[in-house]
This record gives sequence, structure tokens and C-alpha cells, in this order.
Amino acid sequence: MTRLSRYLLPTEKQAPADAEAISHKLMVRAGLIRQVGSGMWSWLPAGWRVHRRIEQIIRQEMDAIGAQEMLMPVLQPAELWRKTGRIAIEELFKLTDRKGSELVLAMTHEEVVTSHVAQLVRSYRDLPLVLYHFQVKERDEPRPRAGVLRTREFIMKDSYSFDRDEEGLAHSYELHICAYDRMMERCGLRFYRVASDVGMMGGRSAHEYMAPCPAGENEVALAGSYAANVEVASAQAKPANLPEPLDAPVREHTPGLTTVEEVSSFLGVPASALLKAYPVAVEVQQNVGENDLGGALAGASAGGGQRSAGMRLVLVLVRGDHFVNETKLERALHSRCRPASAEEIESQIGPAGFIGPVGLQGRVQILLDEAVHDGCYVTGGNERDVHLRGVRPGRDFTFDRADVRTVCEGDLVNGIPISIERAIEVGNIFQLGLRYTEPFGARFLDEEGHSRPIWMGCYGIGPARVAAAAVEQYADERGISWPKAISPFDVHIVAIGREGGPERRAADALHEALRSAGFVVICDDRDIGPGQKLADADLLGAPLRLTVGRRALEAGEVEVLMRRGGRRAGGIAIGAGETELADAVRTLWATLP
RNA sequence: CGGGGCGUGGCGCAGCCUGGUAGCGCGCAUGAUUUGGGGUCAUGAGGUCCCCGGUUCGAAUCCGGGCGCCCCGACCA
Repeated sequence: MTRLSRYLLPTEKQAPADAEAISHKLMVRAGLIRQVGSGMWSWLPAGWRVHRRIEQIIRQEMDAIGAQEMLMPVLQPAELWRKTGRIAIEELFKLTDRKGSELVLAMTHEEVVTSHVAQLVRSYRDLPLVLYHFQVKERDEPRPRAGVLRTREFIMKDSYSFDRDEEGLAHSYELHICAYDRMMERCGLRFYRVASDVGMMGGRSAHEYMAPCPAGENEVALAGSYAANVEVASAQAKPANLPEPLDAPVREHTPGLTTVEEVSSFLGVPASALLKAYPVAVEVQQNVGENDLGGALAGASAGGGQRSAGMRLVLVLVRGDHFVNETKLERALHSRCRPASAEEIESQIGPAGFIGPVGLQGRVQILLDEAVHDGCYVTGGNERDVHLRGVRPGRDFTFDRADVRTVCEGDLVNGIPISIERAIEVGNIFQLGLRYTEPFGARFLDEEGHSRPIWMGCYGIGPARVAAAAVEQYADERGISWPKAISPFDVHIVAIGREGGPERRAADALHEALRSAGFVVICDDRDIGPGQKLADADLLGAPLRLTVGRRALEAGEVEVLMRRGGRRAGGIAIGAGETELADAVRTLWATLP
């Protein structure tokens, strides 16, 4: 029996002063988590129950697709990470032991699992293989935030698939999509599966599982069946409103006017008729073919720097009402890039705030966004206090083209306008391809005895984020409202009245009946006022609340409240036998979200 | 990495400017009262005022250094 009088559930009336996000406030207030340091959190008993229930759902769905659970260490030799080049990642914790050996704290486990597979898998008969574990991940986050949403240490389920060929990988990927869809549904989350950037993992195709909520750090673009992270989303732009074309560019004096807003209002043209010039410094690759290895990982200035051969400038042009998307830009350039420094701009292009594409031929590559259609635009004049009107791409400057802008709300995909929502990334799946198996020499012998590389995928999901997302999505002004599958308790019994009184005896009987029927029950038997108990029950958010007070005893019925929406259900007869009680609750339970 | 803010009992805060016995609300303990929405009363416990150094007769308060934590930004030229 779980009695609140004996349970560590430190609820608080006031949220921590520094909390912003709803989930942060409520999870602390409800006594689920406590902070240890920046980005470091303990899970208190009730919070840990939530975490474990989510884990269990994930575990069941992984097992259901034939994945095998194992466990790999967090502390790892740095050598493994040198092999893949990921030693250069800044978020990777590095340390040395007393002998001076270099170690890392793993942020994911591709290196270890792949090194195992490279050793242990020999034959096509050993494939396909899916391995997973729940393990702590360590990340030196530049900025931990929002309680358990972005932490430096967290538990993640990560699985790794190993296949004979690309088709096998695609199949493993599909299996994971099914498993992940089911996990999300079973956890009761509203979610989107969106196309995403491959990011630091390197590799090929990728999707993210996004739970929409205001505290989310990501934005997703949605249009009908289209769903993509804004970092990679593409869409058809709303048409620009262009002025009459001119035969040649005309100089305009624009003293001190450097922003799109200033220039467009001064010249009386809409922002969409301007070309915004965004100079970036791009890493020059010596050997593009080899790039898949280091790829997006080797930071511009990071140590190792195997193939950086200096920087060159590229002038990116997007419409004045659009924004450059650096993720898409790096993809288009097949290289890391960063905004150019003030010195680089001044020395190679022109005065900051007045730069443009005209007159740069041969000196700086010009990359024109696809949403810039033929017509005459206003651009910087590469001269202080001067802009040019009537600049026409192709006539007045030459360019390369790419889709490098961030989509806007209302842009079209297949004729359907995009909406943009904030969301928490709770899971992600990647087709890694040979990104990790090659460096570790993970190969197998096929039916003909030929050695072939193993095709790999990886798949992560964070139970803590699932929990936080559920809190965000369903909380109301009274507190948390858990989906029934992941609530710390199924039923919260509020026992009003004095200890030893008839209400308490009735509550105990109810507790025992439901417990033996398989429900996880918490009973508030504390010697405090009824208001406090009811408020704590609201805060903790179990889906079903049963109140046993004098009112109930007189009516001969226990009062039932469904937390979501605060709906009252018909009472349950107190005098009924255990079986009848359990059946009544079971019937109600089936109707809960 | 840039900007801003904060560190005083478990939580939320005041006191600091203008140096002089460390306070308030909630919580906690004990007792009484109350028992369907955080009720009431009484008594009580609990603090290295983040740390180190300096100034001073005297530092939570002033000065210097450090540590910790939070928020915003880190594309809009």
C-alpha cells in the first residue's frame, strides 16, 4: 500500500523563482524532480515512477520489433571517438584518468556498439541485428534549461540497427517508425513525425518525433501530410511584390540606413523587393569525396582540423522578407560555414549594412535563394550610404542558386499553406548508412563470400522529455494531468476525516480492493486539511481521483473525479464487494485518455 | 560565446543604497481546535546571510577576487 503519509512527495505551493516552463514549474511543485546543479536533476520517487513507466512502454515496443536489450558503459576510451572524428565535438565531455589515459563520457553509443559489431558480426547470417539500451548520456550543453527538458545528463533509449544492405536498413528504419509511433500513442502524446537534419550524427535520412507545446525549442512546419523541422523545411514562397523593372541599376543615397525595414520604408518598396545580403565564411574542402567521414562534425576551428584548408567568403542573397537558414545553407554548400566577420566583410566585400552582389564578380561567390524570382530588386551598393535600385539577377550579377531560406507561415506545400508550431524533440531516428561502420571496419561475408560493409541506423528517445512534454501538453491551472499510461499512480484516493474514522476505514478498503485488482494506487492518509489534499491531488495529476469523505459515506458512494477536464463520474457504491468495485473502476479506466 | 539578473532557514522574499543584536509569508515541530478546496490559535525549532580576502571598533550591507544558479541572445548586416 502506498500511503502519502509515508511517501516522499515534497509538493510546493510556490514554483521555484527561476522556473519558466510549465513542465519545469509543475514537476518541481508536484515533487517529481529536484535540481542538483545546472542541467543536473534527481528524480524523486513519484517522478521516477513516471520515468520507469515510459521506459517500460519503450522497452515493450522495442522488444516487439525484435530488438535486443543490452548495456554499454558511459565512460569510454577517447580512442573510439578519434576513429570517427567525433572527438572534436564540443559537447563531448573529455577527461583523463590518474594514469593520464584519455577518456570521454559518451553522449551516444554509436562508437562502442559499432566496435562490438565489427568484432562480433562475421556472416550475413548474423544480420539483421537490432541492439538497444537505456543508458545515461552526458553532454556539455552550452545552455541547460527548462528543468528536465535540456539537461547535461539524461537517460536515453538508443537502439542501433545493422543490416546487410541499404534495403535492409530501410526496413529496419520502417520497423522503428512503427515502434516509435506506437510508443508516442501509448504514452498519450500529441506528436508529429517530421523530416529533420542529419546534424552531428552524420548520415542519410532522418526523422524527429516532435511533441508540440509552447516550451519546445524546435519549430516544425506543417501543411497537410507534410511535416518537417523548420531547419530543413522547403516550401513555395508567397510572391514578392516587385516594383517596375529598370533598364539598369540606379544609385540611391541611403544615409545610415542598414536594415531591411529602414531601407524599404525609406525607398517606399516592400521588404520582399529587397535582396538581403548575408555573407558567410565557408570552410574550403580539400577532398570532398572523403568528406562523409568528418562531415558536419569537424568544427571550423576545432582541433584535429584534418581537412580544413582555410576559408572563403560566399554572399548569400535572400528576399528582404526572408531569412537565411544556416542548416539548409550548409547542406547546399556541402560544408560548415559561419557568418563572416566584420573584418572579412569590410576587406572583401564592402561597408557592413550596404553590401550587395553587384561588382563582386570573380571575387566572391554569390548564392541566390530559389525564392528570388526574376525581377528588379533593391540591394546594397557596396559603398557607404548607397543602395542600388533596379538590380536584376543575371543581368547585373551572376550567381549560383540554392534553396537556403527558412520557410514562413503561409508558404505553400502542394498548394497547402504552412503553419509553424513550437515542439519538443522527444525522439529521433537516423539512417546512418556507413558513417560509423566504415571507420570501425564493421563488415560481413555475404552468401558468395564477399566482404561487405554493414548498413547502420540509430534511434533515440528520451523518457524525461516524453514526461515533460506530457506535462506541457495536458497541464491546466490546477496542475498536471497525466495520460493514464504514464501517470505515477493510476488512482489517487483522498481520504478525508480523522485518522481511525469511518472515512479512513472505507478508504483503506477501497485502496486494497483496487490494489489487488492491479491498479497502482496512492492514498492520501495525511493528517492535514481536505483542501490541501485535494489541491495536491490536482497538482500530482493522477487520471482518476476517488474522494472518501463524510459526504460519500452518507451517500453510500465514493465520489469519482476524472482529472482531465475535471469531469465527475457517477459514484461507486461503497458497500459493493471488491470485485464490483474493481470492475466499476476498470470500466471508468477504459474511457480515460 | 555576448547581454542581463540573482545568491539571506526547506520554498518564496524583505533588509544592502545610508555598516550597529537577521526579519516576513509559507512550510516544519508540539498542543488545542477544525475536517469537502491550502481554516484558526498558542508555543517552538531552524540561518557558515555562496566562498575567500580587504576596509572598519564593527560587514548580510562597502571594496576586490572567485564560485554557483537563472533568463535572453548567439541568422535579420
